[in-house]
Amino acid sequence: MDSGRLIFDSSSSHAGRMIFLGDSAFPIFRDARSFLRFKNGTNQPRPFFTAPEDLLEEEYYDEQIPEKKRRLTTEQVRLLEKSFEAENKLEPERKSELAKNLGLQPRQVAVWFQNRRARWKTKQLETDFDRLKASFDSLVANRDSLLKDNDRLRSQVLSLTEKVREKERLGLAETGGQEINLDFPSPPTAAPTQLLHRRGGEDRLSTGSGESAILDADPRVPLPDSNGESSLAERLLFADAARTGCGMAAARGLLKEDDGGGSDDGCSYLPGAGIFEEADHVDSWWFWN
DNA sequence: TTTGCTCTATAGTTTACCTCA
DNA sequence: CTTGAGGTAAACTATAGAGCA
Repeated sequence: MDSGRLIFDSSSSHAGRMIFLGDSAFPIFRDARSFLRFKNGTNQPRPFFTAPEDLLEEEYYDEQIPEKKRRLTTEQVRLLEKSFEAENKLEPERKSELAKNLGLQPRQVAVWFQNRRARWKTKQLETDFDRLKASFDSLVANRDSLLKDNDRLRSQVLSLTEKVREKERLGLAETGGQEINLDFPSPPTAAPTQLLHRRGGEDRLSTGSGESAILDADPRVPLPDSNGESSLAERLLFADAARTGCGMAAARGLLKEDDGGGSDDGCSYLPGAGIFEEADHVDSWWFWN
């Protein structure tokens, strides 16, 4: 800032800093008051609020410095705060009234309210941010918990599927193809309806026990043949294929021995790679619906 | 309906002052 | 004691919208 012949820099102090213009050197002052202190050789900090006995000196400063910024007194601020609390917008009448009561210019009152609203808004934003962050953190924790639950249930499904296949192999060998009664445990925590996809209220494929979360899930899965020839494992695979929308052809192939090419939608139907190993797909459909 | 004026709002910036290391 | 950095309040600028003649 260049004020006439004087150079001010509010971020600086006069001591030790000079600006060189041609052959002349000029000190840089932080503000006008720094200059006056420098000029008078009294580089002492001045108290912010002036005592009455210092008034003459204060008037001297007022004369020397046309524009000055004065902090509002605590009483002025208290009354302004009180008024702001009642209403943060300022009608012309109230502005004049306040200015008169506080010994301020109406413009000062208006500016104070403008700045006060800005401060209030900043504070409000901070508060809102904290609240939203707490809410977000809570949701993340909840999501993590659900993911863990899903992982555990998924492992359980894999294990049960293996058991089904094993028992089926043994059972078919011993019973000559008759369906055997499997002992499915109840799902440990989450209700099946939360984890499985249902359409309509009616279960069209059921183990009869009503306890199988896996088989009671999807109405698109066809009922077994009347003679009960479709095995439990096949029905499991079919049910999953129907849910994922992936591998229906393969599942049908498994049941009906048709072409079974496994060419739809890039899904893998390799015998050794079960439907459950389509991890991403399964996660996004089976476990999240 | 359009235009110009006034007032007030917000957002962003500058200035002056204070505190503290 | 002095200095500089950083924080904050007061004041300013630019811009936009509402109300009114």
